Amino acid sequence: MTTMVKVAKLAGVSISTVSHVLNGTRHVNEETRQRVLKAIEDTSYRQDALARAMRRSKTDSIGLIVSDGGEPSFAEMIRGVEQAAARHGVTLLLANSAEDPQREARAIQALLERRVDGIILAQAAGSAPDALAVFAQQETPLVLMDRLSDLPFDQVGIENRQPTAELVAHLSAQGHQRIMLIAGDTRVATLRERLEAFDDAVTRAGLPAKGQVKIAAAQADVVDAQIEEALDRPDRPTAAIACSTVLAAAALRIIQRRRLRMPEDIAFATFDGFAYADLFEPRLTTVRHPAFEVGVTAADLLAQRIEDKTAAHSLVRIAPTIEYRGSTGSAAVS
Amino acid sequence: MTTMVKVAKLAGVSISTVSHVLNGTRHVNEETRQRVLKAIEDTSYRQDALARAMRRSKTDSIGLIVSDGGEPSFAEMIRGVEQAAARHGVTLLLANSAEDPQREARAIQALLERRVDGIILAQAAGSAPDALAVFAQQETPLVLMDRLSDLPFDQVGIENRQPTAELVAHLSAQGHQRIMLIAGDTRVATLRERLEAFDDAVTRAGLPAKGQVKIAAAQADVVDAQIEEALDRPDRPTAAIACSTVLAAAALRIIQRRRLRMPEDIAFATFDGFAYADLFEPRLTTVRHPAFEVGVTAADLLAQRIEDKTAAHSLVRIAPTIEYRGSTGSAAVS
DNA sequence: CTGAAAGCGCTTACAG
DNA sequence: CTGAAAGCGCTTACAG
Repeated sequence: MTTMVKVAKLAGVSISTVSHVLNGTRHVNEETRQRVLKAIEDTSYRQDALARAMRRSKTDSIGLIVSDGGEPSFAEMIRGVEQAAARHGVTLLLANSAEDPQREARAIQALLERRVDGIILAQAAGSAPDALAVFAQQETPLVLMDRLSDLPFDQVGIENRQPTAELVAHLSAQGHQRIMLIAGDTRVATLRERLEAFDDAVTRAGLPAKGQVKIAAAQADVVDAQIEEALDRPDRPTAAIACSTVLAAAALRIIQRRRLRMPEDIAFATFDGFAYADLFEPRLTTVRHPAFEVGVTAADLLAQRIEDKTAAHSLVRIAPTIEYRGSTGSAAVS
Repeated sequence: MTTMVKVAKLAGVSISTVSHVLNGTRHVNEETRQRVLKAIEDTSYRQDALARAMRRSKTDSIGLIVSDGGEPSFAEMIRGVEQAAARHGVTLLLANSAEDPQREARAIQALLERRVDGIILAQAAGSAPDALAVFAQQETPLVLMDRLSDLPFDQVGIENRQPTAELVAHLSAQGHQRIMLIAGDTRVATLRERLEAFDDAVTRAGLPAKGQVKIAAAQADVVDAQIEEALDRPDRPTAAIACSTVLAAAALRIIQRRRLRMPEDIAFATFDGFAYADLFEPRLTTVRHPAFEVGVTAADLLAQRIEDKTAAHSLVRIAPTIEYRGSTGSAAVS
């Protein structure tokens, strides 16, 4: 491994000069500069980011921990963070908790040991409330992304009340009286908010409280059983809203198995949606997660926070848009 | 930030002792050890991985660069690498090239500057042949994953000849005489191999060379146009094989638009397949990418190589399995 | 069983 | 316009 010493020797200068040429931190005689540049080239010298970071107490890197990098909306948030990170000139270290609080804790630990300048975190569903305690007594900034919390950190997530209300109003306007909301694991704030917004939305749409079905459970098989039970009732719901892609998949499997037609037998809408969604028949009415923008905002908030650690915390909510498709019997192309 | 000096002072020992307690590198009097441990606890000391790495010339971290982390098979490979990396006790730094050679080059640069102990790379499609030159004149080990090359590096990928042959034989046995192979961007070795295997497979299945359609093009719109042209011929193919998920999506869009029924009007099979594939109607015959295993193997090869830089290079090919479904008119449940 | 000290590869005042 | 030297936070022979 070539170091600055070798480069300096070859160019006949001190390592100070090499450093200053490398970083453009002070004027260097043009001829000398060229000599240094040539020596760097000839030795294929590559700066040691570790040594540099140690000296500067700044790594120019940030960490991103997501709960499932494979899900389309998280993949998209990652892209947003990547883009903004590149713009801010910092390297992104990516980690995956796979919804496992232990892996999340290990990832946080590893990133802090690597002295990243800040961390963006989409918490795992079952993450303990004090998992973030480490950030309270410590100066590394944290931005919460998508999975919000009550704790005093910068946060960016999605607006949940308005789209839930809009969806319910839309279904009600089509004549649906009984709607099933599939919220899944309501330890996740996003899902909990959608569940809470549902009650309000039902009232405001003038629908009876009775007959509405709310499904909230952490385990997939319990969710499945409750969906099946609801669809077997004589007064079964005629419309369903899935609060995530995974929940939508679960519901669609059951709907297919029972050979229910969409939207004739059951109208269907989902939050987030599928990759290659245009291949579905009928196409699904979807609350589009503004994932890229959420990612960009998370990285921007973090950059700001790294600049100024004393400013008040921000909470940013980004409004999703609803794409009405054939699965709710809308006029749009199916 | 607490350092070892503070811990040492508090425990009334030297920093040598703190270091040895931390790493278990030499015996320390039990009572002293407890005092050090308590001091670490009280100061919430956290080891500085940067300083440690610099001193040891080893970061206990590896880099992984994929060309598209959002695609299901890459997401799965990432999981495999993560699991094996954890087993080897190294931290994984993940990066995404998004099929962009420039971003790939920057990612390689950033990882090398961070002095990772090794890199696993799934090259971008358009990556220049000399993109890997940097690894030749340099000791950081490289393992090529999924996207193979002719260069002398450790590599792990998927077996392509056998599944292609098997698929063609299967379709031929069902009476199909004209098959369309959609290979897409054959700068990608995997796709090129499938294309090459197709000719052999056709011959061996006793099908006429004439009437077979091979589509190879880097741009999506060119691929689309060629698929459409082929399906418009009077002697159009009655079966199609898509060589990747993206290509399958393109073909399925066209098939849906023309209201061709699967498998009656056209039999269809794909490599890799979709997330939530069980929601497709009919379900698609799929060559299942052994992605998790490929990821695990890549990380294992890298760990070996880090141990021993002089051993001969390995080339591992993992055989996929084919899941026959309704889209090729098989007996299996549709 | 433990400590003092060199050194990993940089950046950055300080001095000229 | 340039160089000598301190120091970032560790690990690890060396010495006792």
